[in-house]
Amino acid sequence: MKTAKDILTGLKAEGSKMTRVRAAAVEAFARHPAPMTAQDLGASLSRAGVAVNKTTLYREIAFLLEKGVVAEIVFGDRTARYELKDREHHHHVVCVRCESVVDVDLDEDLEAQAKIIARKTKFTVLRHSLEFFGLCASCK
Amino acid sequence: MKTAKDILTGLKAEGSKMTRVRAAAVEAFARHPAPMTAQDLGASLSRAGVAVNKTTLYREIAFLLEKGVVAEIVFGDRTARYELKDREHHHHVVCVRCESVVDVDLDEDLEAQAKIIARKTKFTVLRHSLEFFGLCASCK
DNA sequence: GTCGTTGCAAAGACTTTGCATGTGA
DNA sequence: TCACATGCAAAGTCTTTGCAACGAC
Repeated sequence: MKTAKDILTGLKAEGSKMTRVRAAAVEAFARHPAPMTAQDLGASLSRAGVAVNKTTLYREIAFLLEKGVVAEIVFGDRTARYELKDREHHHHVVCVRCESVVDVDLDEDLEAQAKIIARKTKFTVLRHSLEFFGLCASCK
Repeated sequence: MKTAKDILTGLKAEGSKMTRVRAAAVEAFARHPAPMTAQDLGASLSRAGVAVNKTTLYREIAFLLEKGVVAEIVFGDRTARYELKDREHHHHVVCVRCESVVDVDLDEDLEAQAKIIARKTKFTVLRHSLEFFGLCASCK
């Protein structure tokens, strides 16, 4: 797991400017274990005492996406969520009640599935998206 | 595969009114193999010579969703898509270029995964969403 | 000083709501 | 008839764009 500092150092090394919003956004992502919506990020920044205009927020997210710092994921609610991309590819288990998110790994199996699908459908499978929805231990 | 007529008969039996838009919408879904966005449905109705206001379109989709006639699915583009719900639960392989969609089944395996996940995370897994994205045979 | 960043206002896309009118059974 | 369906206008939400001011380096 990269720290916020690592990521910021990397960005700086690449020639990106280091700003108030950028630093705070990366720190918020590093601090937060679950994927965040743009709103979540805004709230997180507010709590951290960093006031950010909505436009800037969206632009910063776009920047971090483009730089590969964060990845976008979409659950069934059609809201974009973002999380640090430093981890291995993984999947999510989402509580439909409290929205808590737990990460799970099951890549070996899915890669096998992807191959089978590629053969059956003649598609070149580039990526997949898999999320499980249910109730977490404390919500049942 | 239920026909449009079957579905309409079922709705009527339930006491739902049969209208111009309703019949045309169900027929459009039955005719169209891939999941459709609200826009797609509107275009399909237009082509069929049925002019429908946008509001009505959204309301009809909501109605069919509530009646369980169609299911909503969300791909990575965060647009809601709808398809007839008469089939077994299945997954999609989506061409990232031409947007063609092919259905695939791999439930046995995923049910097993869901059980493993339930054990590991203590979640009660209610449903899952899995889509593969890639290039179809003619787009590569 | 330069170029990217920020904020504000405005525009845009998609979806929903209120209300008056039309229509199926 | 009567409840539901429809259309239009308006509002709501989320996101993007244009433009001028600001800030990092």
